Order: sequence, then structure tokens, then C-alpha cells
Amino acid sequence: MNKKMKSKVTIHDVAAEAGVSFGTVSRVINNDVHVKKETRERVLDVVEKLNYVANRQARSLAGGKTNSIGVLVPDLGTGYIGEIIRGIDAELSLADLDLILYTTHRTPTKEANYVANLASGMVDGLLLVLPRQPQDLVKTMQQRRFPFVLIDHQGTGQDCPAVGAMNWSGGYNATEYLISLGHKRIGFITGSMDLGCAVDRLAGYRSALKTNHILEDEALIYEGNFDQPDGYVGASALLDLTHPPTAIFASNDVMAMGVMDAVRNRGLRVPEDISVVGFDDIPQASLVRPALTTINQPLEKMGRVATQVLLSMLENPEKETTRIELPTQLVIRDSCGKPK
Amino acid sequence: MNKKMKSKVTIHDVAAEAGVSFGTVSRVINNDVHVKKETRERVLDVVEKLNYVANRQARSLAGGKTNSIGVLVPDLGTGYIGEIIRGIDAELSLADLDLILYTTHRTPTKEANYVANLASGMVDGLLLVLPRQPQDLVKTMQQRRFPFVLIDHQGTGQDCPAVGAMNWSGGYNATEYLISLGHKRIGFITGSMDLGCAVDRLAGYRSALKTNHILEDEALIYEGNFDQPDGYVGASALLDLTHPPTAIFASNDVMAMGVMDAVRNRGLRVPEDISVVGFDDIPQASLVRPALTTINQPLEKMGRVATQVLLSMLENPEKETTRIELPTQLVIRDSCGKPK
DNA sequence: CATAATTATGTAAGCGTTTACAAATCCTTT
DNA sequence: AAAGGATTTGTAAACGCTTACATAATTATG
Repeated sequence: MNKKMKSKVTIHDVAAEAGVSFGTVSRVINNDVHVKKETRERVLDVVEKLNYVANRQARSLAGGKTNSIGVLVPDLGTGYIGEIIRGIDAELSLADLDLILYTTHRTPTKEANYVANLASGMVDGLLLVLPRQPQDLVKTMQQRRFPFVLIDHQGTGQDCPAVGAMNWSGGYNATEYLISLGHKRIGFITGSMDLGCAVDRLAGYRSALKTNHILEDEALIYEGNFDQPDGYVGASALLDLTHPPTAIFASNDVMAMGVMDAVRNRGLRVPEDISVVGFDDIPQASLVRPALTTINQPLEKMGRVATQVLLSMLENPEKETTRIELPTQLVIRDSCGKPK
Repeated sequence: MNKKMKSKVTIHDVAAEAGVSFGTVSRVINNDVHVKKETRERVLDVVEKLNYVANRQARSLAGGKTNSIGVLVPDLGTGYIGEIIRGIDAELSLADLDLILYTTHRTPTKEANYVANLASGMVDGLLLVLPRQPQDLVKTMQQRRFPFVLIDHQGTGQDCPAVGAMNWSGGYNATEYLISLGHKRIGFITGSMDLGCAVDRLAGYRSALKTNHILEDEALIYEGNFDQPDGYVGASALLDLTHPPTAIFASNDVMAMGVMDAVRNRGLRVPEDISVVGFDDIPQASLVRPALTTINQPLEKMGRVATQVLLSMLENPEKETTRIELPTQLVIRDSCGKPK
């Protein structure tokens, strides 16, 4: 009875204890139909008794799959990515797949490196969150026929599996909400314009203006980079105009917070003097004061859906997959009001 | 079924191309000294040329190590954990180890399950961030002699490798700062008292009071749970007292935000009427208005250090390791002022 | 210059599985 | 009761690598 703690119990141990061949044990744990019911039960009992857990590496080596999928993220700082991962994780654990996390944060060039390595057998599939330069990566993976899904990035014209949000309509709706409040001069702070989502949000803004017969003023558009300071600087520039805006729509929540900061720093109030709208609905959007009116992106759901897509690709490699866009939604809080 | 048409390049391919045996190639990629310099170079060239990447699973199987370490986290929501992971990731990638992420969020009981599985060979070591019920887990791992490090949790009396922050002195310093501002009645909202860090912060608070000859008032201590609503409810209760506090010290930033919310909801201002201090210094602490004065925990560094400790345990299993506490620091922003 | 020492390389035996394929057992059906 | 088929079980060959150990090549030694 005194078994060594250190030596792991293998499929052979189970086989011996159950009085069957290891092949049978393998069939049992893989739910192969060709096992007599009572044999299966006996084996399962022994598995339980011996506390057997199949060795993942051996399984992978023999089976040709790694049972884990790689998730490439730029960072974990803002909670934005965290939400997406939460969704990914949920789906993955349902499928009993491991999540191997790679952060490209420190070295941007690592993105390409990782993909090259990962795609050559370390994981069965890849989920790329907010990739910065997907063109080459996508090409690499496609020519290797390696399964992957892009999350929150619409490549410029590239046709590949991706899950994103309806950025255009988010931009449109937020702008239209501001217009409905009576605003005519609405400042806009863009995100990194190399990212499709930023382009789309701006396009939505423009469309809403046009639809409502408001003349677009280039001076009201400030090019930001999705970081908080851009919001501050952008808002400052906007407020310095001869005809400053009465409302500012920032392309993400973090910048919107920078905007609020700038507004207050010049002695103005949100929303009495200036209305502010963000985009994303990150957790802290409801924590700041005034609570931020913003466009909700279903972050967790994006993670879930992307994972589902990837898993279905794994099951059926031939299946044609394409871009999926999840709806965004206006969340009205306290940062907007009628213009003075 | 889905056979890979793309034959991966193996160690044998490299060996053939370089005109050596696969054993030599193995030595080269493992930096074994017993290889002639020019042979090594030739092999390396071929590796480059063929774009060879060693198969992780095979390596693990043969070598008896998985080259990856598991990280168990409760969640990724607040950015708090994200910071820690950033540190872990940095160290891990230096050591060329993979990070396998497990989130226990949805099912608390999964913690134990994961540990049982992981400890039996899926990873070489485990990093447990903010574990909720470590007692059993720790016992399991210790008796299996499985390497692990606890992050941000001081077990009640358990002697095991752990990395945390100086919660006591953080609590002490924050309280003393408030006292130095002139506050005499300082409310305190605790964290989950089953977590050592919460206990320590409270103890620090009490000590500071005592040192400064301020009589402790039990009524000023509200037991929270580290969630934002606790801050709101706690502050409300505190402000309802006959002799309400002039300052409130919340055991983490998230609760502090709840506190600010409650304060404002009764028409009071921060910091003019009530001073607020948090703990953690999460990214959004500097984003809220007024910016939160808080105790900085070196989250990323905790991740780094814990990883270093784990790696050293992997290298030298016999080495005695113990608890490490990193210093905390008061960060003064805009949420505190003199009492009226 | 032979011989021992040293260093470099080749070889074979696993590591713990999966999975064809072969062998054995159990039912049917005449 | 025996043949044929279906079902269940056993076996051996990978999977790609590490690592003793054996062997070959090189250098140093007397």
C-alpha cells in the first residue's frame, strides 16, 4: 500500500491494477465505444483509486494535439483585456483545454516570434487579442493552415476569422445621442488610426453628423492614441478653439477620463459645461465621477465567441469562417447633459 | 482525419542536413559543452535555415519537465492581478518558461482541483495568487514536495514560500498620515478578514492610533469584503454615526471608490468634508477624481520576486525558502485634507 | 611513436500516450 | 455444433526528444 509519492501513476499502473492491458485503459479514458461496460467501470474505479491523471505531454506527443490553445495579448493593465480573457477562459475550460498566455507587452516584435513558435506545434490554435501588426502574422498562419482567430481587430481588407464589436454603430449611436441632447459642436478624439476599430468609430461619428445635417468641422477632430494623456491633451486643444465644442466623444474610456480631467482643470464642469462620452465600458467607467456615459462593448462575449469559433475550426478545418461583429450599446450615465 | 500535410522539421531533419547524429543536435540545442565549436556552428546554421523549433511536448516527456509553470488567479477583473501577472510573465519569459493560466473565478472549488491536477505533472511549479483557502492546497503540495509560491497571502501560521507586501506598515503609515493632517476620528473599512493581508492592515491602523494616543473606537471599524459595494455601505454606516469620522481609510482602492461615492451621495465633498485613503494603488487610483491617496503595493515586483523564488526552488529543491515581504509606500494624491 | 587521457560523436533505451492492426472472445444463425 | 460476424481486448509501432553509455577522434604524455 505504501506507494512512492514521487513516482507518478501511469496508464500501465492502472492497467496492471485493473487486470487489463494498457490499451484498454487508454480506450476507457478516451471514451472509446469498444469497451465492455463492466470493464470500463472496473478501470474507472482503479483510476479513481490510484488517482490517475493522464500525462498531458505524452498525450500530446502521441496524439498530435497539444490540448492547449495560446492567447496572445498586448497587456493586462486596463481590465479591458481581462474581460476578454475571462470569456476565453470560460469556453476553454468547458472544452477542457489549457490556456497558455503570452504577453507581447514588453517587446512588440515578440508578437511575430511567438506566432512563429506557437504555430509550429506548441498549441493547437491561437487567439490574438488586439494584435498590432497582424498582416504578416496572418499570412504566416494562413499559409501554414494554422487555426487562429483575431479578437477586436478588423484587418484592413484582410479576410480572416475575427471577432469584433460594431464600432461603427457605436460611434454613430454615441454621436447621435449627443445630438439628441442638443449638441451641435461635438469634439472627437480618435484612437490609434492604424487600428480598424478606431477608424470605424470615427466613421460612425461622421455618419451621425451627416445624417443629422451637422457640418463636419475638421478642427473638432483630434487624433489620439488610446492612452489617457491623449484625452487630456486632445480635450485641452479642443477647448482652446475659438469655437470650442460643447461635448467631447473620446474613442475609449481611458481617454474620456483624460478629457474629464482637462475639463475640470480649466474650471469647467462635467456635464454642466461639457458633456463627455467614452467607448468600451470598462469596469472603472462606472466608478469615476461623474459616472461615464459610454458605449458598451461585450468584451467577455467577444472572448467567448472567438473561442467558440476557434474550437469549431479545430473540429472542422474546412469550414469557412469569417468576421463576426457583436453589437455595441449606449450606456447612459452621468457625464452628459444639454448644452448651455 | 485532419492530417497535417506540412511535415514539421524534427531533430532528425536537422541532423541529416548538418551531417551529424541527432544526439549532437540535441546537445547543441541544450547547450551541452561537449560539442566542437565548428560542429555547433554548423548545426546552428541548419537550425536557422530549416527554421527548426524543438517540440515542447517531446522535450517534456523525455526530460521529465514541462517547461511551463502554472499560475492560479482568482480573476482578472481589477487590474490588480494583471499587474502581478505582468511581473510573473517578465521573469518567466526570461527563463524561457511558458505561463499556463488558470482562473478559479467561476468555481471556487476548482482551486483544489486544479492544484491536484497540476501538481501531478502538468507544470513544473505553481504560483498561487491570492488563494482563498490555501491550507489544504498547501498541505497537498507540500507532501508531494511540489514547488509553489503563494503571492499576496500570509497563511495563518503556515510556514511556506510566499511573497507579500508589508501590509502592516502600509496600514500604519496611511493612518499616521491622516493623523498628521489633524484627523482624530478615522473610520476603517476592513477587507476579508480571512485574508492575512486584511488582518495586517487593520493591525497597522490600530497601532498607529495607539502610538499617537488616540483612543480606538470599535464603532469606527466596519467589516468589509474588498468589494466596492462594501465601501459604499461601510461609509454610509460610518457617516450615520452620532460622531462620524472625518476621514475614512478603506482596506483597498476599490472600496475607497465606493466610499467616495457614498460621501458624495450625501452631499459631502472629498477631501473638503471627508478624507479618503485606499490601499493597493491600482491603475485607476490615479484616474478617479479626486485622485486617490493610497498605499502603493509593488504588485509587479511581487510577481517578479515570487517567480524568482519559484525558479530558485526548481533549481535547488533543498533550499529553504520562506516568506518575503516587499515594502509598501504612501502615495499622496488629492483625496485627503485637514479636518474641518 | 605508442599509450593513456581527454574530448567529441553516435547509439539505444526510454518518457506515457494514441492508434492501427492482430488476436481473442462472444453471439448469432444455420 | 460449427461457421461467420460483431464485439472486445492485446500488441507494437510511433510521437520527438533527453540522456546514459559506448565508441571514435583528438590531444597530451612519456
